[in-house]
Amino acid sequence: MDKFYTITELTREFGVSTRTLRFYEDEGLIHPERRGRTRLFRPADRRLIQEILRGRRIGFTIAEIRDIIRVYKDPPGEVGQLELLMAKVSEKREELRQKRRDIEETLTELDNVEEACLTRLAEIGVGT
Amino acid sequence: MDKFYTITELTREFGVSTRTLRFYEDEGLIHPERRGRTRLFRPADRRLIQEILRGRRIGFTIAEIRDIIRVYKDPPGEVGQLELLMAKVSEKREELRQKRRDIEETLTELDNVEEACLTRLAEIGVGT
DNA sequence: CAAAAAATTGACTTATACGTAAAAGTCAAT
DNA sequence: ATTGACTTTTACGTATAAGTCAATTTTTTG
Repeated sequence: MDKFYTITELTREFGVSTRTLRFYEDEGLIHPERRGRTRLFRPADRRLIQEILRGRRIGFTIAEIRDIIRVYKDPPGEVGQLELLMAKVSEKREELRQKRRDIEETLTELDNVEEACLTRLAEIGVGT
Repeated sequence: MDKFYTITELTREFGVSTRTLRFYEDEGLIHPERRGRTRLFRPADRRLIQEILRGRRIGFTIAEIRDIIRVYKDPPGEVGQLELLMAKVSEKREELRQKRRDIEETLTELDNVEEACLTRLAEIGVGT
């Protein structure tokens, strides 16, 4: 085994550019190995990229994504740091719940838009 | 009645700056009345702002928000336009559903982070 | 009605998250 | 040894969505 991915394999899989993945490396989110100067992405890197993109889709900034990743690799040792982190987590959770509500409401609204379109289409159809 | 709001009332209510609301006007999202040069926001404007901010929270661009708003004011009259719009609506709906899944997963992940923090705190507490 | 407070405009600046171009380097296959 | 596909670095560019600042009105209040 010891499977690895090239950068373009991953860009194709995830629909992002090479620039994006290199940018994530510059930002310290991923640390692919090197063979010479070429990046080798391991499955672990791949999973990390999935997480990063998920965070991106819901609107987290790079800094926020970095924070979340850091917790997994290296959970803080100081009580103060831990408490700070937990406060941040609570805050993020509230934010996400708000976002979920926003999405529910907007989905309903999209249903209305669609219905309005259908009604309009029917009107036009009848008129001709 | 005929209630209206000043710009600062609304900035306070929604936690945005006056510049932001003026920016939304420049972008054609809202059209508050004027008394002289001063903007008068009607309840309808207020509701519109709520919608705009909701769209913003879930990551819609100004252009997308403008599109959605336009549908309500002035639903397209041509069949082609209507079909295009419905395609867009479907696309947005899929996007929002993906986002909702992302949020669910991230909420679960935040639970894990929190638990890890509590475990770590307990360890530290026991050790001292 | 004068002073203070609030609102307006325009120009400029900022942060985020990449895009793009240039100029080489890498590597497998022919 | 060359081709072609891919990858690298560096550096500057760009779009979005406002924020900041300064100079003026405008409105409100004592």
